[in-house]
Amino acid sequence: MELTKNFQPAEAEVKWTSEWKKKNYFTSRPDHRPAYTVVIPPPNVTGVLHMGHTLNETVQDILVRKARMSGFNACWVPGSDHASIATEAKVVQMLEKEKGIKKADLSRDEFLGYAFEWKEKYGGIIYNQIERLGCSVDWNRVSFTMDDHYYKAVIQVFVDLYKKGLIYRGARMINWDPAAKTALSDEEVEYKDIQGKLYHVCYRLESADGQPLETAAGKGIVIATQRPETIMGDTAICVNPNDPRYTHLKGAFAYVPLINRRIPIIEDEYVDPSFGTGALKVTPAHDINDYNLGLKHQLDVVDTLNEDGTLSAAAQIHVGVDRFKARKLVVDALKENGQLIKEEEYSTRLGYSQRSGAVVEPRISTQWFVRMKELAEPALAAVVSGEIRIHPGDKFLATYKYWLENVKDWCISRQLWWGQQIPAWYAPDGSFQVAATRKDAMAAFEASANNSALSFTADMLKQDEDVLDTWFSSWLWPMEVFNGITKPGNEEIRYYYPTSVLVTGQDIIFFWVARMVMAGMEYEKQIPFRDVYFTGMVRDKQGRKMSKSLGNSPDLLELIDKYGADAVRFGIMISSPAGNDLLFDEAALEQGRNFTNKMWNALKLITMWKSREQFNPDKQAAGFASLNWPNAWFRSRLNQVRVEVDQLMQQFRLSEALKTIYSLIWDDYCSWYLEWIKPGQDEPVNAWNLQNAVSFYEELVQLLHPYMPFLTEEIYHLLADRAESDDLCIRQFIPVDRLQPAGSGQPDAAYLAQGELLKQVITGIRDQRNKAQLKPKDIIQLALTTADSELYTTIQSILLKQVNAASLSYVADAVPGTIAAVIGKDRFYIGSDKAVDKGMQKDELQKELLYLTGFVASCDKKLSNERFVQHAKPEVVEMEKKKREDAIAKITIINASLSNLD
RNA sequence: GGAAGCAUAGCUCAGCUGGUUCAGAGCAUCUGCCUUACAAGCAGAGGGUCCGCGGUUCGAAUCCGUGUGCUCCCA
Repeated sequence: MELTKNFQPAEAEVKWTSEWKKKNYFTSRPDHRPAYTVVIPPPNVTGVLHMGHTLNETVQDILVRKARMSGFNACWVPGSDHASIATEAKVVQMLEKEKGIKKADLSRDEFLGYAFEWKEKYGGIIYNQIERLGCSVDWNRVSFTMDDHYYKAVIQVFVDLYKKGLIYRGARMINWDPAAKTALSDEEVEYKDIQGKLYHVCYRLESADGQPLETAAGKGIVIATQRPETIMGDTAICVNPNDPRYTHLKGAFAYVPLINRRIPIIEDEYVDPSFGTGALKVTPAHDINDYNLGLKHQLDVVDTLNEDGTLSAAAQIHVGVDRFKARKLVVDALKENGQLIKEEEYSTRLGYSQRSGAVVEPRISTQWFVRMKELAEPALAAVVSGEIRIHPGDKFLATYKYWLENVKDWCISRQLWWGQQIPAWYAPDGSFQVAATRKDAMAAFEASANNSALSFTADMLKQDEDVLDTWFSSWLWPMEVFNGITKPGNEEIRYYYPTSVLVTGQDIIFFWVARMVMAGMEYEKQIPFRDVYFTGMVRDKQGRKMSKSLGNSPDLLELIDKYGADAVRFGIMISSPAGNDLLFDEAALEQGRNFTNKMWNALKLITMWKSREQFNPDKQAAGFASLNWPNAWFRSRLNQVRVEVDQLMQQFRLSEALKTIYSLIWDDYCSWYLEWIKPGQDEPVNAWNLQNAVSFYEELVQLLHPYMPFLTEEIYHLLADRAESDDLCIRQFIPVDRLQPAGSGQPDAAYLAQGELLKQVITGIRDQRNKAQLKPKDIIQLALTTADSELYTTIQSILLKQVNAASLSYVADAVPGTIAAVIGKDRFYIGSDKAVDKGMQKDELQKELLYLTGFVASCDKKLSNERFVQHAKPEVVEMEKKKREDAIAKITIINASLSNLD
């Protein structure tokens, strides 16, 4: 069979995706094996995978495939999140743009109809992307946070927590998103530093008995505010009682500009006299600090804003005008009547809605909350005790702890339609019951009515209009994907829970990770996952965040088309140290593609050898040890790397494990081993070597398979004819404690040391050849002075071939007219027909000599330092002596070579 | 304003309990090669005040303090 010039990723991807699917390799059912469970962090149902997802999914796939090949029953659950606000915003936008329909004109059911339609249409995109990337998820287990059973689970948990007193309803100051017209949790607000303005506004004063008052500053009292449009909501002016400028204002009143409403002057030490003018306007409806101050001093609350951010009737002026427009109008009016004293530049922080980007408005509103303190304690303990391990450790542990120790109640109601509707039912009189169904709610009303007849019937009950925060459903994810809430204790939840590892971005540590631990501890009495692996942010080459507006976020499918899925996976993993941000650079994908090509070519070479004449060496023959040496060496090297990679992967150092495998394949296997066993031009292929080369390659592609599944599966099948069920993705690793040693004559370590020597000698001689400007085709003669000629007997033939030497002779003294090379403790003399440039050689040797004498001097200095000899560990001192002796030996050799050159 | 993390080759990073696995890897660069698997390649090479300063120690990239610069979380 003729192999193509390069690896063709597209074909292999299509072929193996369908083959694996057909054979149900990724389908998992409980059985006798230990489970390795991973639940995917559900992406937004109508979203697309960005590079952050790509990194996450690749990491998960590597872990899952590795586990599947290591005796585990691997189960990776795919799914998506209904993403309440984000999806609803998109649907609203679509309806207005494409159909000219306003949400306000639709009934709840009509709107949900459109939303589900939208989900059906776009919900498949991410699944397709996950598949294209090669993720070995169990497609029979696709879960969605709005599935029927999932919906029920969320409602059930809400009712349960309410009954336990962990959910309550109340009026609180919350974060309001005027664009999405919904409440937000504290975590959904992002703060940005902006350049704003501070306006100094003068309020007219009046004493308790109605006389005009003045301050040192002039006619009235001057306050500084960033939000002049809220002055109509002022219900007091507050000064510090210890501020001498204002002591005479005790009991006095001020008039709100423009609307002339009289408000009291109050005193509180909360006010910082050094900030602004030392006087503060108090607007309890529109600032959290003012709200608290208002509670303390029992001030009125005047809410001057509507839910969409326009001014309300309570503002009296500019009613219906947007808050930012109103700000300008108010400023203009104040300027006109002289009450605006000055404006100054001021840098401050503003809260923005994570979803809509609108400036968040602090607002008092009746919402549902989860009491977090009680839930947080076990979640904190699980991590502090080490039951859950966070990777990388110290970096995120502190953040996690801090948040849980200072956790605030969680506002879970959202004024949206897309999501689980809050199961609270209101009677006409405004009283309510929390229950899963209308029927249950009615029963609850009846039970609480003390036998007296109710004045209303079940159909008169009105369900709460609001839905629950998306995260209130996601926090059940590791449980309810196995029906752990709706069918507690079922076979699957018992088998698959707790999951093995959670892989996610560090940005959702509060939103999701901590809350899943809380929910898991509450409902399964067990942690939801043993390890948490936090990936870093994916940024562009210049370190900027990937964003749509910058246009620096590449399209995943385009990248896969261009480089192949394996190369994309390689590229993103090779540059991805755990927990650190990753600077995404297409050059890394190119490196990945080059790697696939390299491996493809190794396959081609082996395939070619198969068709050549073969013979089997006599394993008893005298020369066999030498002939078999490369096989024994590579076996040792492979064993060594297997152990290393296993350790690295256990520590979640996936990037380093990949680097190690990459170098093993490219350098040790292709550049050294294959060259070492490569037959000469007209020589037949040695069947024993070929057999080894093939089985080594099988092991190599197996080792690499979790990272680059398509290429490796393809090569595995092209290396040999395989039985129907013999596929790489399920081939089991030989456990590292049961690896076969190289076994022919000497221990692995001896082969490895000999291999290092051989590499060093080859490289050293090639270097000298290069420096002497010998062409690759120029044949040389080698002479060698060594104390240990035995070491060279088995590797001699390889050495000759690798440096294009015709002969090797062992000599006691320098050979005149040759180039000398000192490698390790041995001296090589390179003879050739070409003239030797003595001058250059001399320079080289002299440079080396200079370095070595300096080195010996530093050793001497150390060794003559009594405190060193006394204090340092004996082995360190010994080492120092040995280093010195080695260097002196080398100096002797170099001196001999130098005199030889004269 | 508080907390945490980072600073090592041109770039991205490794470097565990201080000492030959201590100054490393990959990419990029330079030189020579179209050598029958591979130019998406082969063979070699060069490149660093381990951010500055101070301390502990026989010995510091590594430990401690401090300054500077960046990142990120919280208010």
